Amino acid sequence: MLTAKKEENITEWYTQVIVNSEFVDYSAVSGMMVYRPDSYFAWDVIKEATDRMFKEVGVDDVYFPLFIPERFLMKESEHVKGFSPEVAWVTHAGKSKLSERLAVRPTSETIMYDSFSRWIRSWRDLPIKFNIWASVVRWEFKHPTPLLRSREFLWNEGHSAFATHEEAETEREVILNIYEKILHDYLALPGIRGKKTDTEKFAGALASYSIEHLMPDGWVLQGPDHHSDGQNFAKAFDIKFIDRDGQKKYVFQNTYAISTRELGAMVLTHGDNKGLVIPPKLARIQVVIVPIYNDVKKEEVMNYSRSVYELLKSNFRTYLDDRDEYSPGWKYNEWEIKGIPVRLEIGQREVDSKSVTTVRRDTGKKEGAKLDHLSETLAELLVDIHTNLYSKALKFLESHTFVTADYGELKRLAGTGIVQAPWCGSEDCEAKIKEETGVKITNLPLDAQVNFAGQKCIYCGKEAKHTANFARSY
RNA sequence: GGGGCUGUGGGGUAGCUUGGUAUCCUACGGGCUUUGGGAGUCUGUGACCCCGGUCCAAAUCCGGGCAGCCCCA
Repeated sequence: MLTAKKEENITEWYTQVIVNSEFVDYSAVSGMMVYRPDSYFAWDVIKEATDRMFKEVGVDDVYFPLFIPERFLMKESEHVKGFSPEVAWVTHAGKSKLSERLAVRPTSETIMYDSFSRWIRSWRDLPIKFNIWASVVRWEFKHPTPLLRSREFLWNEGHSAFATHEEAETEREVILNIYEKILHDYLALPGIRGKKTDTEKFAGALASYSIEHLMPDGWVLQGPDHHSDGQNFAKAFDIKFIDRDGQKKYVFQNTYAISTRELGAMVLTHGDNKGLVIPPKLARIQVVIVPIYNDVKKEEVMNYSRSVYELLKSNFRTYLDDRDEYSPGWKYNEWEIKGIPVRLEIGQREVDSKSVTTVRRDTGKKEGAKLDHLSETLAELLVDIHTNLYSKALKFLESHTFVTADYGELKRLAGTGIVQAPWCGSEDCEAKIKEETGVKITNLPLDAQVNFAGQKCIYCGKEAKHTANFARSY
């Protein structure tokens, strides 16, 4: 049972919905959470689909150690600065102290690049396109929230090395396209692609690009990202190759990631006051059958329900809820809080008419469906649910994206959505705006509604170089 | 980073001011009964966040710790 309303108190609603639906749970370790079957299944689908697309573009999976020697982490100064406050350290093995502290990886650049420096010798070794599926630990001191800000989370870490800057730059589009496809096709989430500002970019990168999600409370959540690391790490880890011209050169590197945070975005975006709404492709159970019977008619209804289950089970992830101890109404509520996309109600009426009653989770709409082409009906229904979830989310994003060049207007709109405004590019203006309004630049959108370049910065009035997206950020 | 609030069976709570047998709902086990939107009934299991202090006596008062939540930056 949910007591909080999504539109009234979204943080309380979020906690209730993820825990009461048995999607995830808190654990005994502060800030660290448990993925229960439904959430892990959803992540697994995302992971498999992403991995397949990575492989299509020539990315190979590898695995590197969980622990990173302290001296590696210290090699790239910006990187150290960015991560050191949040690093968890292993200092002992049993009772004996280790000769060197080992970091629990907050990200794997340093341990991977130490290997890269030995593996890369000539231009023939390039490009290298590796990926690791792993968990990382960042000891957040800000309020941890399951899925959205956990001290351990699961992600992919793509790491590539190229001979030239130009070649490295072409990867960004490829990877962000893959991420966008995953968001669209699996999570039913729209996003805004853009470049991060220097203050917001990845520690050690030259440039970061991200896909940002707008949540129903008007705050923005950062999604997948791609970083151009240039030669910063190559220089710190001495990753050189002999080029065609015989010269020794440093490689150009990129990194990119999508994480379990997306599941948090999915919950916040699609969920309602009845519970989770899981997009069909991510649902561990896509179709649940609830038989409705009384003592006299039980066998007939159950037999019919079983035959429907047999009919569907090879095409859909189907579950027959034959628990005798719960009433149908109780079951409806249970499957609704868990966000199962489609429920089939089967009672005497359905048996008599050789049909089922379908109930879709996203709209609650009930319809009759004949048995002869039930699989086709359900396949269409699942696609329709997915499409509906995406278009609702897109509509929200579009109706909460504002354009203004007026600072008073920005202040007034702060926290209600995304505000596109002209920005001169100075960190000072960026910081002042954040201080005065609470919104920061989530990214510089690649397809802004209005191109403000050449106009006046919304804060200082000097010439604007960019159109920036301002929003409250998770 | 700053301020505030709260920790009681699995979940939600009453009790705390004024120290003395811990309340109710829900969930869970068993029985009967019921089944088209969270049924009913009988019965059972199960809790005072941790450490220390005050006291004849601490869920209650005091100190510290840990955890969760809210607001501000």
